[in-house]
Amino acid sequence: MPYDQLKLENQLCHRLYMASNSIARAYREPLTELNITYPQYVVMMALWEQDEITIAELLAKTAVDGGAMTQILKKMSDKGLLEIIKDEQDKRKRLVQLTQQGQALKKKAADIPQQIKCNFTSIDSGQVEQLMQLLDLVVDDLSVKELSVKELAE
Amino acid sequence: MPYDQLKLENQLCHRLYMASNSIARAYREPLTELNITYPQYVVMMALWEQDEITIAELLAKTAVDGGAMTQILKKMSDKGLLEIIKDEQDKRKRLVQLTQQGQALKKKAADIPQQIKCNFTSIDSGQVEQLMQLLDLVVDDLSVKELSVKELAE
DNA sequence: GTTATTTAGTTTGCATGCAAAACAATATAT
DNA sequence: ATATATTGTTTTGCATGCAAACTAAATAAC
Repeated sequence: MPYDQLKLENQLCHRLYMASNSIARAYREPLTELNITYPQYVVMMALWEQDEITIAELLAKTAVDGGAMTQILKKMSDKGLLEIIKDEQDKRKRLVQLTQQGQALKKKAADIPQQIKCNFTSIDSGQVEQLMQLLDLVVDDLSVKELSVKELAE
Repeated sequence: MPYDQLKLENQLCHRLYMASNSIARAYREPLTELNITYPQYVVMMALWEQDEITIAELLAKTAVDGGAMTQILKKMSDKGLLEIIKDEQDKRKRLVQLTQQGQALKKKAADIPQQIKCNFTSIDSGQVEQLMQLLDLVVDDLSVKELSVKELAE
């Protein structure tokens, strides 16, 4: 079986692809009620944890793409959920700040993760925990790799 | 801590989001040498396993979005990797068939999964296996949910 | 103290992912 | 037999993800 590693069935990557899409799809419906998308929700969660941070910090915390972040913040600003203010100390930087409306949304959003988890009838919370730990290892391994590739390019 | 479930750190979904993006990014570089993208690679892998299947079967096997599949197949057909032929029995259906070139690409592609796995220094193959099993459970739970939502809508 | 380099963000062009609408062809119902 | 429903695929419009090019501002070099 020289090509077994090419079977989709044997591929971690394809599993992640399907799982990530499935979950994002599951979030879609509850989030439409808040009038935001999943990446926008990720940005909101980051800001609910810590408000008034720079865009760079938001990028690091959310792992949302930088190019996309600009548009996302603009849309959310248009919706009145947040404001983008200039950093007077360092004029390159911008600070993102929740509006009252943005802060208020937290209450409505609080129940959504639990709603999603209700669909997990085949795995218990211990397994979810385990899954998250394994995923962290994968992400760490790959981010180290990306760094070393970049370093090699220098 | 009434809002702990809103912290990104505690969210399986955000882990999946990051892990899936990380892995797709890792595949990007080796795949550019084959001149295909990750979803295109998924389609190729499906066809290397079983050639001359309908688009619907390809959709089921790959979990690629239907709307995207049309464009993906068109591009791959333009590259000469496959052909889309009509099913004479049922004219609604279309069959996807690899060209010689598409079949030949299998050799070059065979090593890529192993290349990616080389980056996983923090997890062993047993943990990869475990991860895949847990992800399968998540996907199954969510697909059942999507079906029942559809059924409710009737 | 100019110039080179780095840092923070934005813009651009391309490739999906997704829901919903549109279409064509087949299967069903009456 | 014909209207209706269903199936297989495509199209459309919007929202990212990503690499690469680009701008502005701060730092480092010299």
